[in-house]
Amino acid sequence: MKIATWNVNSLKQRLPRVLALLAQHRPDVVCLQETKTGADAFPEAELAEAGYAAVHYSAGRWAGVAVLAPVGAAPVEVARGLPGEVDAGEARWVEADVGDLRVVSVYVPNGRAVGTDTFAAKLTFFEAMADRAAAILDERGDRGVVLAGDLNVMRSDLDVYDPAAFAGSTHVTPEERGRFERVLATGLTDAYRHLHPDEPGYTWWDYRAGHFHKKLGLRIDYLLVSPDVAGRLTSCGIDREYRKGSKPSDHAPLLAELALA
DNA sequence: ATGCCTAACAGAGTTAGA
Repeated sequence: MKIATWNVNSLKQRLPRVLALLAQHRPDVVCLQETKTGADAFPEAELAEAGYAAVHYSAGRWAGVAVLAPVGAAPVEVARGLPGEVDAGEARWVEADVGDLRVVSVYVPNGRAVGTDTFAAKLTFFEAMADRAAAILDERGDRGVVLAGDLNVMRSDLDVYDPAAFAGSTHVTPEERGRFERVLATGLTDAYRHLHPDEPGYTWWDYRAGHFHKKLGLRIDYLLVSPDVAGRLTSCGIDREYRKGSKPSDHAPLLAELALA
């Protein structure tokens, strides 16, 4: 089975590219972030025409997360909002069941600048995420869990095109990285890094100054998987084609394939 | 060429992204 996660930076603007992804990869699960759509404007009909059903948490112009799956195995909403986050109304967390899999689509706050209130809220979000991940894994036992999305943190300097330039800025601080490691320590595996220990695996490139073609990227999007799912991973990679061409997102989709359980 | 930022809201310029 195939699982994808993609920060689309507006589902409205990205709908043609999303439909292309669905047609090309026919994923069994898709986690979307930054849909930036109001609940009433979510393109359910267009997705249904492509054979996909959605569970989404939409809050208007910012953030917004969704889980898509084929209509024959439609996602079932479990929860929206992350217990303990500073503002659960921002639409950064949604949980759904897809078949035997528990799926979370998450968009961690950017944090803007170290020392700000939004940075503190980002740290709180990571702490709440670790608590919730631990609870889900405990509840689920051997049944699979996938926590996917834009985590807005570079796990190590391998994930940064110019670590020296990022020294002291958000996304690389010990506070953020330490909290991310605590999320992983609940029992989740960083799927891309697990299969590709030495490749950067960038998922985001600044729109400005031709960063994409200069290969100046960051790895901020992740597929985190429970132990049973980690054991079934057969591939994990970034489809860079979706960062090219007409009206791309600034993120490329991250995809993984699993052997059947 | 993979290419020099994009999107929402508004109706210009601000806010946000990372």
